[in-house]
Amino acid sequence: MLKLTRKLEYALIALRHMQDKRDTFISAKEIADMYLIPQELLAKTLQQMAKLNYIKAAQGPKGGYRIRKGLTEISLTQFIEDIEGPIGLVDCTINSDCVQLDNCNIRMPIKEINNNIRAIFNGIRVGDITS
Amino acid sequence: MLKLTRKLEYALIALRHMQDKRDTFISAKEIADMYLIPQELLAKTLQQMAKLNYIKAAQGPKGGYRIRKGLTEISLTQFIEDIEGPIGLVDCTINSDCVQLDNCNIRMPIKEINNNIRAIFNGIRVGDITS
DNA sequence: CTATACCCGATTAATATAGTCGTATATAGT
DNA sequence: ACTATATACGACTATATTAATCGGGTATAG
Repeated sequence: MLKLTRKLEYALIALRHMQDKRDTFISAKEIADMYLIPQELLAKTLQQMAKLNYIKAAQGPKGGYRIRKGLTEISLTQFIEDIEGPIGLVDCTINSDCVQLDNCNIRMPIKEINNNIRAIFNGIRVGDITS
Repeated sequence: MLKLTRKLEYALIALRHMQDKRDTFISAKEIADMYLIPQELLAKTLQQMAKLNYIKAAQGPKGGYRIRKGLTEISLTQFIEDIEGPIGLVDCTINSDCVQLDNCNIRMPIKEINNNIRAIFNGIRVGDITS
């Protein structure tokens, strides 16, 4: 409960690694081997980040991924939500298709806690983790 | 991701309800019916809370549960961890039996974020939600 | 004595996450 | 042009976690 997904972990680990070698393209395989991460899964995650313009991809031999400058300024909130969707302690703050919505007596307080959590993540930049 | 479990939601909903009627015993059935919660699951949760001394149980007809005074001063951290176990964004901060532990490059920053989240939950008392 | 309610372990169902596979495309090196 | 290496991507399967149910028990008010 209240855990980050592996995908997110892998993404951060990869970003940190790329940050250290920011001028060369690093292949998914290289990272997967180094950190004992399933290659295919990491590859998908990297592809997703490439789509999001977090990193730049290059195909072919000597290809791989390279971190984009400026990425490190992105907030963790945005990063997490780009990759995994909205952060919410409970579904009703996202969906509001809950049968007990009308009767529920704890929604507002939870919403506030959620805002506090978002505030924390807003205050942290990806660069704070990757460097 | 980063969601509370239903069990925890149900627990909070129930506590809030009991808080409003703190002098009478409320049955699991009554709460389950009112908030459209599966009765058996709620019952288990209430039993767990009774064991934890969060609430007092009474058997037999006219029985049920009654909130204990002072419960509302307990921090959300303690409440959540009593019911669901340790809060940790990643397993390595709890278990440390991860194969990639030695190579992992993001542990410390995540640990800090985790501390921030715990700090939020520490600053919130159960009573802030249930009243 | 019976209906109502808590107690509790075991089991099953549902969901979400994690991981794999197959196929296609791009490209550097030879 | 051919080959090896790499990304791109949808479909699929496996695993783990959470949610819910079931079947037995005990206590007690009326």
